[in-house]
Amino acid sequence: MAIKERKEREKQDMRNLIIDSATGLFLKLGYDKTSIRTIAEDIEYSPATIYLYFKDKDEIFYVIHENAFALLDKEFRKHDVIENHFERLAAICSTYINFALKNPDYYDLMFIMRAPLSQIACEETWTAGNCAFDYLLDTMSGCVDEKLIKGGDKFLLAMSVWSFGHGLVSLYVRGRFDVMNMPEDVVKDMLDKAVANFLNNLKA
Amino acid sequence: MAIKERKEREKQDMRNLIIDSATGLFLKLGYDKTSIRTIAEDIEYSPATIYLYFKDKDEIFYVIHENAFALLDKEFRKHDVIENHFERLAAICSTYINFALKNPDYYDLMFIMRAPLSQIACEETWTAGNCAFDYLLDTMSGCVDEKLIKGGDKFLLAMSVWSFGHGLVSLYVRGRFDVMNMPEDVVKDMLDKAVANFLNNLKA
DNA sequence: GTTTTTACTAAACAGTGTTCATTATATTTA
DNA sequence: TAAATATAATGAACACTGTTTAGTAAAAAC
Repeated sequence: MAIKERKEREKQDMRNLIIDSATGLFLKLGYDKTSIRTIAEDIEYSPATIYLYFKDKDEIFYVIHENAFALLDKEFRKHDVIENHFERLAAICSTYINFALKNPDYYDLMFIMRAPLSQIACEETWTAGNCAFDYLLDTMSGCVDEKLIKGGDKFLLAMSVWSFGHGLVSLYVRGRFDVMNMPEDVVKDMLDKAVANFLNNLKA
Repeated sequence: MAIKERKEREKQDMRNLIIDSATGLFLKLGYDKTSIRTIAEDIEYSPATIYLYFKDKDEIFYVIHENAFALLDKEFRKHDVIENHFERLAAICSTYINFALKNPDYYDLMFIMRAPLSQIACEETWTAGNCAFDYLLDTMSGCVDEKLIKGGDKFLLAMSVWSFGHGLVSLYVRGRFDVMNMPEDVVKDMLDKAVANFLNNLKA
């Protein structure tokens, strides 16, 4: 009976090996250049072997996508110590922006790319993403309850904050600002200023 | 000498033929399934011929991307008749959101995809995009001058409005809302409500 | 020790963007 | 008008991609 367990363990090890390799290649070379064949060569297995552990490329990137969300969520929860909910909201925003700027490839996978979506559709619930969003939602709930903020629909408010942050960084990450006549550092400065203004306008 | 002009005309006709075909296929089948070979088959030419008129696939989609911006810009300028700048700003936002929902593929190409960016980098200025953004900037300028709005940095304000709108529709278009426990129609409703709230909070 | 199951892979399929030598056509020159 | 030149178009290939399948080698079960 112990053999079955060992086999299960080996199967998981192989999955981890693939994910680790894929993650490394993805962060180094980007999504497009991280092909099944590149991963296979990296782990010194045949490309076909990968399909014994993952149903397709999307599933691999779904796992990476989940790990990235866990990372973001972890950074979010560090703000548990901030008791004032509005201040915590501001901290969450700041963390979100910085996460995107520091990990543009992860951010892409989490919020922009279509790749992991097909897999998300297969799962009953989008655990990873909901977890991080729930933290924003809880914080927003605190803001609303304590009347620190204008408006009473915490869902709408959370969606708005998320959208604003996402709009800023996704336009930035996908180069829609540098294509205009705005210098790099000015734009980066504006990200913070924009968020500060946005939150200030939200204040009750 | 007239032959040279006719040749030039024929060259332009061929370019238009390719762009028209590519645009139709793109709107019908999406970006990925619009391959050079698909376009070639559609216009009844060999795939290699396309490379006599466009340097690569990106250049084709850059032209489509430019046309899409001209379309959005045209819709924007319809609001010239609205004299109150804040009301015009609201109209621009509404038009932006509706454009994205009606033309998700165009929107993708304009604000999310990387495909046309390599070409944008080649051009001196991003004419198409700047034109539409300038209209927002001018309207915002009016709002600031007439003190209809909080804050004085029109550039920061325009960037904020754009980012907020983009955040909402890009999360929507790329399926980041329907992946959560939010029903489709509720989300669509929230888009309008969110913009309304956002603009309201901006009011002086 | 034989049979069965599992793990793996070479090779192929169908597709992609792109390049290049070659052919067919049109224009210019003698 | 006939030969020479310039232009336009293409078939075939290159180097990739994700994915499937038939076949082989090793491990486990009997």
